[in-house]
Amino acid sequence: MAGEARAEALGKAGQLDFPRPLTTVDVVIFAIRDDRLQVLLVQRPAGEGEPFPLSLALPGGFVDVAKDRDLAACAARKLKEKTGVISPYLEQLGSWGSAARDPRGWSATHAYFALIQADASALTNDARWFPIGGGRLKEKLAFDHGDILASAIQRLRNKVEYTSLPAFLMPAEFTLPDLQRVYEIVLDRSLEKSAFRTRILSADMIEPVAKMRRGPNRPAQLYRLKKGREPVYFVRTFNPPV
Amino acid sequence: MAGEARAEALGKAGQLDFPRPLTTVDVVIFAIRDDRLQVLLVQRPAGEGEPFPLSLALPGGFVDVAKDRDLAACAARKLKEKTGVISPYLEQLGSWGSAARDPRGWSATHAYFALIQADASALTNDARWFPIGGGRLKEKLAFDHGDILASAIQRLRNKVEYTSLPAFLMPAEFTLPDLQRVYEIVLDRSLEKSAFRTRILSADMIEPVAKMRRGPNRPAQLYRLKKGREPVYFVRTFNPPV
DNA sequence: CATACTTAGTTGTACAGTCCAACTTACTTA
DNA sequence: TAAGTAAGTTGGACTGTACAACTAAGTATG
Repeated sequence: MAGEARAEALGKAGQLDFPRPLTTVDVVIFAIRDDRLQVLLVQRPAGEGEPFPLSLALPGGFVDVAKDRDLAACAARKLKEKTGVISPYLEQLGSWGSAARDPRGWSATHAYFALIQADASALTNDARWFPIGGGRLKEKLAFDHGDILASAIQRLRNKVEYTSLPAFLMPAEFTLPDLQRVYEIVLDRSLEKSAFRTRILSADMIEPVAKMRRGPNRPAQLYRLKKGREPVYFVRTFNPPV
Repeated sequence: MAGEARAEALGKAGQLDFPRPLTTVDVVIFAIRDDRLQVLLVQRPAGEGEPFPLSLALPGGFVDVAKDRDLAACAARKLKEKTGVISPYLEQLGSWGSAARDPRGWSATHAYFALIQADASALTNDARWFPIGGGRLKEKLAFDHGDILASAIQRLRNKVEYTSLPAFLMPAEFTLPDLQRVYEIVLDRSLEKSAFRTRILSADMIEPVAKMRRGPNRPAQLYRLKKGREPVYFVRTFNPPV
């Protein structure tokens, strides 16, 4: 209990002048670009006393007790600052705190993950997209951001098995094969076409628009997300790979 | 990014002397007692300057940067202090942070939830079990602990639909109807017997012991958890109620 | 202008697992 | 011995996926 811990730490009731951990918020921002799942990273500054100078890191930083009403607002602010995106899918991922993760002292970060549509964003100069998977990215990140990123990918993959989360990675209008492709990119395995269609269409989450996508072959029906953008939860996962 | 936010807050590079939020850890501890899901709560102290004096609250308190290597260790310490239990199921639930949740200032708590077996615990004097559901508990809790508790219950119910989490609430040996009853208590609805048995037995998570539970009627096979106590994830939820 | 090619979308059969309900089994108690 | 109760099994209806073959609608090619 708070009172007790304070007494433990200090032996002085009614005061709060014991050491406090640093408090930060970091955001794992995903988008689909070039048919791959990509994550937005920034380069750390090189100033004196800066930990991990010039390393890649997740966008984030200290909570500003004057500016940020709460953690979600802080995460949304960081997302907006880096991408210009205002209202995407933003979910809390977890928190990481220890004595060792930041050389400046005991620190705890509150991690969020966001799904945005890459084309709808206007990046700041210091931010760049990096594809997931090929790049041996994990080891290159500052702090424990490699762990956080790995955790975000795992959470995303996991939820994609039984939710409509990929819909938030799509442009305003898309076809069912487009959507299936995004599922397959995130899951890194192919899905069965007819079962996929049955599932998505019976979930009542998208509606056809009066247009077709035309290409070098048979045109495809375009859809858009229905209003009320909460993700849909299915009662089954896609059957796992053999 | 950290360096930037610091500059924002301070305009003074290489220093960390801007205001830091309070950092706490709280633990939602669940157990089955008297055929009900119950949660462990403590009473807040009455000292001067104490917020929410004598209110009920989740066990928890400030991170002790000298004692706690990381957040999970801090949560495990609080769990141990209140219950004597050392190695239960302990999962991070999320974090809650805002300017308003604690009258002493901007604060963020890292919430964990634990599943333990009630009989295996030795409570401290200030801690008591409270049943979930009937008690209009939410409004009585200090801080935003009502929200945190509600969130923990939701997460637990949700996961029980497709995982073996209730196994961690069971004593060392139990019967399949015992386990089914715990699922039903948590989910607050009845499950179908044969489907339940098929699912649990084919999950390869429990093994029979060479004993039967005897009672006033047909004896039941006793089981225990298999080694390697990770929870099992099913590919389907129990079918939701009509 | 027919034919091949490609992708969109449908159909049908097999299969897995739940739901529902009836059934058998094994024990205690009257 | 019969009644009662909970453990555990069985079988048919139903839902949704897997797999595979099919039809549909367009472009490109000769």
